[in-house]
Amino acid sequence: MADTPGASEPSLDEQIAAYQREFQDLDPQVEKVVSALSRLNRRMNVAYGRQTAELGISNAEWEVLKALVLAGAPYRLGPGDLAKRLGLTPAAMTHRIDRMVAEGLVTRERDESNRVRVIVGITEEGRSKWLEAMRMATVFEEDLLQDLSGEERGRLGEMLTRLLRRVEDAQPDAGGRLSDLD
Amino acid sequence: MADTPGASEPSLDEQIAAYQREFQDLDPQVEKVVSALSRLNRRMNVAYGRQTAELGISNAEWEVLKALVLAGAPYRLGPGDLAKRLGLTPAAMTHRIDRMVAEGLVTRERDESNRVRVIVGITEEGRSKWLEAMRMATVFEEDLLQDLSGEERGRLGEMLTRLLRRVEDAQPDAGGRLSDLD
DNA sequence: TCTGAAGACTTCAACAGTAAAGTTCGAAGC
DNA sequence: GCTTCGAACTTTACTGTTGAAGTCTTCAGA
Repeated sequence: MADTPGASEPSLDEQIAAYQREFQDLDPQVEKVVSALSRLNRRMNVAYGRQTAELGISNAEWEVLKALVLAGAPYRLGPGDLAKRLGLTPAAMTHRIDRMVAEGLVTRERDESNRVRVIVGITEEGRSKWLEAMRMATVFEEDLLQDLSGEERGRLGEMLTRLLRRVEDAQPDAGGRLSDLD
Repeated sequence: MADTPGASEPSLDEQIAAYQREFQDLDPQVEKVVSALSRLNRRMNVAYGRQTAELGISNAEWEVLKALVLAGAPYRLGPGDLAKRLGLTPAAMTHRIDRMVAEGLVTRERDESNRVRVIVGITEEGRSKWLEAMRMATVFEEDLLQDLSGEERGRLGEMLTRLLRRVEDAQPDAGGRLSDLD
C-alpha cells in the first residue's frame, strides 16, 4: 500500500499513524489537535484567497483593509502601526501600501503635525471591497461551523482562547515575523 | 481611548468588539472561533520558527523533512509528490530542494527505471535535524495544551477534525497554493 | 541656535514563491 | 520504428518579503 507514486497529501488519520510509527514519544491526542489546527488554517486561507481574488484583491490587501476598519473612525493608521498589527516588517508595509495606493484602495499622506509620520487611510473603494469580502467571509465561516451546535461553538471558542492566552503569555512580543508560515 | 499612536495588535476581545461595531451581521461566537484559530496558528508558526532556527534550518525545510519521514521507509519521494503534500508549486519545490541538497539535508537522484523522474531522499543529517525538531516541537505542543484536561483535548481534537472534514469536502482539490497565508 | 541622538519611514540587495514556457523522456498508435 | 502526445521536472521572469543601510524630521541638551 501507499505505493502509488502520485500519492497526494495523506489524510489526518494516516498522518497521525505515520507519526506513531516514526516517533513513538508522541501523544496522538496532542498531535491530532495540532495537525488539525494547521490544516484547517491552510484550507481557510485558500478559501479566503478565492473569495478575495473574486474582488480583485489579495488576502494580504484584505488584511490591511481589515486593520484600518477595525481601528475605528477615522480609519487611519501609520505604516509602522499597521506593520505591527499585521506582523510584517516596515519595509514590507511600505511596498504593500505602494501597491494599494496605486490600486486606489488606500491613501497615503504626511502627518502635518509631525512631518516624519505618514498616515494611511482607506478609500471609498477600499471600504466597499472590505465590506464585500466580509460578507463572503461570514457566509463561509458560518458554513464551516455548520456541524457544531451553539453550545459546541462556545466550548470550542473558549478552549481556543485558552490556548491562545497560553502562547501569548509565553510569547508577549508582537508575534514576530510572518516569514515562517506553512 | 485607543488614541495611542504606537498601539500594537488589539487583543482578541477588542477585535471582536470592533467587528461588532463595524459590521453588525456578524455572529461573535463564530468570529471568536475563526479569529482564535488564525492567531493561534500564527503564534505556533513563530514558535516553531524559533526552534528550527536553533537547528540552522527553516520551517519550510522542516516541512520537507517531515514529509519524507512520514512517507515511511525508504523515505524517498519525487518532487512532484512532495509539492502536492506541501501545497507548493513544482517550481518552488525544485528551488527548495536545490537549497536543501546544498545544505546536505536531502539527496536528489534520477530514477534509473524512469529517467524523467527524480527521487529525493533524506540524509543522515536531515534525519537527525528532523528528530531534534520533533523533540522540541512536542515539548512546545505539550506545554500549549497544558491547561486542557485529557477529556477536553479529546473533545477539541474531535471538533477540529469535524471542521476539517467540512472544508476538505467542500474543497477536495489538493488544497491550492500557499501564496495567500496570513 | 546648534548639534547629536532617536524615531519613522524608505530604499536597496538578496531570497523565496508563482506562472508560464521549455526540456526531456516514456508510451501509445500508426 | 517513427511520431506524437503527455508526464515530470526545470528554467525564466516577475512579485512580494526580509534585513540592513539610508534619509529626513523632531527633540533634548550645550
